[in-house]
Amino acid sequence: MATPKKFYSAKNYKLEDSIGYLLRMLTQQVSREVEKRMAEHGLTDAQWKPLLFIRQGRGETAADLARSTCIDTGAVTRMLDRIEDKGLIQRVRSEQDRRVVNLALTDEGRQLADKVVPDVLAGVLNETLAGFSTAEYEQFKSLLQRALQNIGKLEDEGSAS
Amino acid sequence: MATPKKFYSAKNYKLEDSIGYLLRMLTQQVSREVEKRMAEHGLTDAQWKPLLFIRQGRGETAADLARSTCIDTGAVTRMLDRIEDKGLIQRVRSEQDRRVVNLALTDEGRQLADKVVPDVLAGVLNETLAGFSTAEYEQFKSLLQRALQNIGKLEDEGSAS
DNA sequence: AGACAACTACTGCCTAGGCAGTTATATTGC
DNA sequence: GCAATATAACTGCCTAGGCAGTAGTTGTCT
Repeated sequence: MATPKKFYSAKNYKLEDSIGYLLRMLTQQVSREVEKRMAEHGLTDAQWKPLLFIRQGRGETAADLARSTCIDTGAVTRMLDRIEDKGLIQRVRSEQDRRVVNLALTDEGRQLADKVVPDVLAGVLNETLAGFSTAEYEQFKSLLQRALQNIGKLEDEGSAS
Repeated sequence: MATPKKFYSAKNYKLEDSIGYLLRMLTQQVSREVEKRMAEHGLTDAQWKPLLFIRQGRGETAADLARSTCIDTGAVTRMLDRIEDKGLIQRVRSEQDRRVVNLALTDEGRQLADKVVPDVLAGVLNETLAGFSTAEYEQFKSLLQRALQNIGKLEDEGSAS
């Protein structure tokens, strides 16, 4: 593969007009806005994730959830502790495989996952994309996906040594 | 201001094709790649930030740095503790204003800020943007900037109550 | 059957950021 | 000049994720 076009060089690297800077800032601001709105419902920005994933069947167990969300299994264990304390999930030891603990939403957890979480996320995203045409929206998605694919390939190469 | 076009609705919110999801994933992956490459030089993904900002005159003091990077002043204090322990910066109490502590890079810190950091960041970004045309690159930046402006306005409204 | 590998949940220990204070210093307003 | 206010750095206490290691359980291979 030929060396790709170089948008940045180490010599004159300026933070302000770097894609990385914009990307970080945007993610940070969106997170903060979500955090603020979730707080009214007793949730943090990080806690809606497990709820939604469990609800969608992509987090049957802790290990499953860790894989789905790309989060460390240790971090997942502690996150589940916190949202279990809040009464949003229940842990049930599996009978088939006594290593695994099956995750289930409580009524309150399911309500949050079904109503509050999608509402807040959709709201923040719509406001973030205010003034975007449908074409611009699609292109934005496409550019993000392509960048994600590029960085994903790096991961693969790194692990395949 | 009329209600903007709605790209998402709470009813049928799907994680996978959400801009928010893509944004988070991309930022996460880029961070991890940067983290991996910085590690060879004894730095973490978070630690290059203060070095670069101090070098560029946007972090003369801790408070200054906190404002520039949009990071909590408490977090900045502790971050400075860590990179001071590594011998990358020095803290010098100001004579003019005895509240403030002026920040200065050590030789090692300056070397990292001047060579290693820009090199790694430019490298990761170039590979992330592999295959992008100049037009696509510019549009990507423009879309990110517009989204950032939208979310910034929300912040302002929230605080001006 | 028994050794071994693989997997699950979990536990320390680390970095990292947010929020609510505290103390010392500087600025202001009267 | 002095009290009120603002600011700088810092400190607990919280959430949160990464890495390395542990105990218990399951599957595999001979």
